[in-house]
Amino acid sequence: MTHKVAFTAVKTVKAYERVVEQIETAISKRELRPGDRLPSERELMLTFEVSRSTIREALRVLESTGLVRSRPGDPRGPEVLQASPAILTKTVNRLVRLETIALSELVEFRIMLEGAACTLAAQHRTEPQLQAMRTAVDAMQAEVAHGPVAFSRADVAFHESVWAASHNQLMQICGEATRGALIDMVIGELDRAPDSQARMELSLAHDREILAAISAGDGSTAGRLARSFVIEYYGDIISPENRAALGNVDEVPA
Amino acid sequence: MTHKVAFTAVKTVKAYERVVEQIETAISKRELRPGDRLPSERELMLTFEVSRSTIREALRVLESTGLVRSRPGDPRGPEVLQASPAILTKTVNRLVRLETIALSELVEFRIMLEGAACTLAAQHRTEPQLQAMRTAVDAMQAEVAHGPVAFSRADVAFHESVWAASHNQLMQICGEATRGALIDMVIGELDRAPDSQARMELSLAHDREILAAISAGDGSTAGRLARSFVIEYYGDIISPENRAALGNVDEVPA
DNA sequence: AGAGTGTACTGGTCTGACCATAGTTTTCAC
DNA sequence: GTGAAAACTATGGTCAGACCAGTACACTCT
Repeated sequence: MTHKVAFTAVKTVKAYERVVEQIETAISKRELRPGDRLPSERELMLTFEVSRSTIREALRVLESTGLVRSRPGDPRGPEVLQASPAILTKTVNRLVRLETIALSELVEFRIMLEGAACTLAAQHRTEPQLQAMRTAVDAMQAEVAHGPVAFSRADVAFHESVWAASHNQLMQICGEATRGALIDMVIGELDRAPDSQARMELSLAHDREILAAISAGDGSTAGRLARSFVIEYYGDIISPENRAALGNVDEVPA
Repeated sequence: MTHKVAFTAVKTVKAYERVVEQIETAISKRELRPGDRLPSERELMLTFEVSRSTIREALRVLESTGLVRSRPGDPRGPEVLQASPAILTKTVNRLVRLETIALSELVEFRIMLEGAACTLAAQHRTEPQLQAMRTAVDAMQAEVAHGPVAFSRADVAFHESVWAASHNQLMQICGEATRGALIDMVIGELDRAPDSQARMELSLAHDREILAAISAGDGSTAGRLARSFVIEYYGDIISPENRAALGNVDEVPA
């Protein structure tokens, strides 16, 4: 009857992988909590019965995942870290940069993201966050006089406050990643703009409109405005037909 | 005048980190492309002038980020991999499990993504892609008889064809990552559903509606439908107020 | 009690070795 | 000549043992 025995495929699991796995599950089971200390490498090699190289390789991958941090000389051992979305940002960034992604795609994605973020912000925003957005806009107003660079910095700050108000970390991460990638790809375009004064005024007016919609809790309008403004900003990059289609998504009545 | 010299903070950079950095930038600069082989560990330790342990630790972090893969015994050396969203999925998963990211956030993000993907698909879809979507829906129809598991597989296939029609790789990457994470989180829920027959019929009807909107080029409707269906599907997870707000985004006339 | 010194142990790195394995080459039989 | 089998070679995985610079903590000495 041996033919009825259900054998299962075997894959050789490397030693350091099993060490990683055990520590990882210990962390996700809350047996190890942020701030806790792992035993020293020399202790770990005894408990896992492997060599120190193996332990170190395991710690390196745990470290690159952001789960632990080793500091030389610390007698308390490696520290278990608080999980943070920061590691996601790096990954998304690399993916964006690595994938052969057309600039138009990036812009398109950014448009959708920006719209969604504003929509969510209009629904989730709290009073202090509204206040933060208002002061951010006021700061932009003040920076108009100091040139495009300072203004752009204030602009970014405003948008960040909007992203924060969306109360969605995934959205924020993607927003951050796409913004970084976009800046990298269109670097230097800012100063090139001849009518910087007019552009600043326009941006300011746009952001005021968005803020009003968010403040009113009108997610639909906020999203639509954001989309059309991003389209305007990066208009040269995407084709005219897309420009029309993406911008008017919400204007077509259901 | 030494006090005017601008010194800059020094942080000790570990050797393996610099190895990682160099290989990483080589990959992101396309000097190393997917499928290429890295030199063997013993060669690397000569070119970087470090010990093999250091090289190995560097390779472990590169491997954990999905950039390379080492296979024992392969004389061609470690392989440079194609960047893949799989690593993103794993990271998102862990963050959700560690409650750094709320499940509701993930669902919310998914809703926005799905809607955006359908909107884009309605605008960018080509005729062959429409055909692929139609056959995918037909396949779903056929799988209804074979139970929820087979049906769900067909369902996923349909949605993948929609994502593909969006012609936006970033959207696809994020979609894949979130889908993977969501599936992992709600695994087993499928069979639990008592009225699986009715649910399948409903899903099928929903997908038919979406397909119709995409086919008609109506991005607004396609997006709205997709959002409301995802909300329906994962309805238990998000709070009632969000359910209403997110679903009706496009129904509020501008 | 506080400031400075010691010290024990940490992580980072190196050397050198062994094993099983996978790709390649060579051999050998037909 | 050709195909399969055996031998070879370099690879990654793992181990043991060593050295160094640095940190936290205890222990001085005032």
